[in-house]
Amino acid sequence: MGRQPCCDKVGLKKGPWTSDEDKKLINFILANGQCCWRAVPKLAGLLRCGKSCRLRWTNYLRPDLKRGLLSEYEEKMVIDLHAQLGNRWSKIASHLPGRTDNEIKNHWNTHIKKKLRKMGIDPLTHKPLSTIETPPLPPPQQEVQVQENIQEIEQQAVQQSCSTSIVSELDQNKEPETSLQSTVTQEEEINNMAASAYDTMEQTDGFCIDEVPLIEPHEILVPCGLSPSSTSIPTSSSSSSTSTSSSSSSYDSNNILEDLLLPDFEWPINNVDIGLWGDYLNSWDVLISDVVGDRKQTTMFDPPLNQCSRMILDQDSWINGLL
DNA sequence: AACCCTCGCAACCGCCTACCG
DNA sequence: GCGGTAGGCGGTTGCGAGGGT
Repeated sequence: MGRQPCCDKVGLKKGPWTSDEDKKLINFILANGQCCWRAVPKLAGLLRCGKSCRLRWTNYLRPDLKRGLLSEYEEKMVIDLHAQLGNRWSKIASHLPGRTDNEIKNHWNTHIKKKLRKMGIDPLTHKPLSTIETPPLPPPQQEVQVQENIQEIEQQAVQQSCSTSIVSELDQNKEPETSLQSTVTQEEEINNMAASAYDTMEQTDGFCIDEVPLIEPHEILVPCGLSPSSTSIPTSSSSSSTSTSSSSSSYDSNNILEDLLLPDFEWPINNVDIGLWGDYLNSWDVLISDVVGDRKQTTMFDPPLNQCSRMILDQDSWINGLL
């Protein structure tokens, strides 16, 4: 019988996304939340398959993404987590706020693998490379070399002020023989360790103090309708039932697209001290203005300020990438 | 300046799993 | 319990940028 393709591929666009497509997708997600990816392209007016939309959103457009190279500490985290979890990139990514599984996977394949090999460590097993694969070194010397390399990485990680707990705990927890073993309990331990590590980070001046927190879709503060009560994105479970004004289910497709233009908002610039948000807000203004085109409208996000601070937009990826 | 090669990253593909009727 | 569907995940590919010759 075979599996049906995820979508009707006839007439669907493939390849790199254009900024116009990005805008459409962003507007749709911000207005409606993440729900039913299969329906997203149709409702958002995109000639893409739902899968492609989901990937584009999660890997590139999500506002909580960090861009740029992984820091040394993040690299060390990836190496340690990979030793524990293997190629389970999404699990690894879940411990690195603002990083996607795709990004980590790419970084692993292009950077870390090479780095480890160079240091005489097998990236697959995290053990010293066998003598067959490595240039001939006298056995004791080789061992010393690998140990030094490992110590070097760990030292680098330790230098990151907030990294010590997770690194040492992960190392202690490492299975001596097979690093790819991962039971549920082990994963739970890793989760706990990572959680405690990030707790620590928030309290220190270390690497993560100004990092972007992972936010859930419902935490993204979005003007999704005219009603003052609907200031946050509905979750996938609630998006079709709760809102009376912005629920996609209550519109035909033509109206939906009109309503995606995020009507009648005003930035709360005069009301609150937005601090560094000024730049972001200006960028948003550009973004939204561009979308509404000749309809001169402004857009209002009306969250409490403390909520505002949770939604940190990486301007480089989120704005510059689009415009 | 032109060509070639390498590298990095975004995107695609296909499989797996969870969920629902 | 079974089949179908959607979402998620990991592996792979293709293309553009940058560097070298």
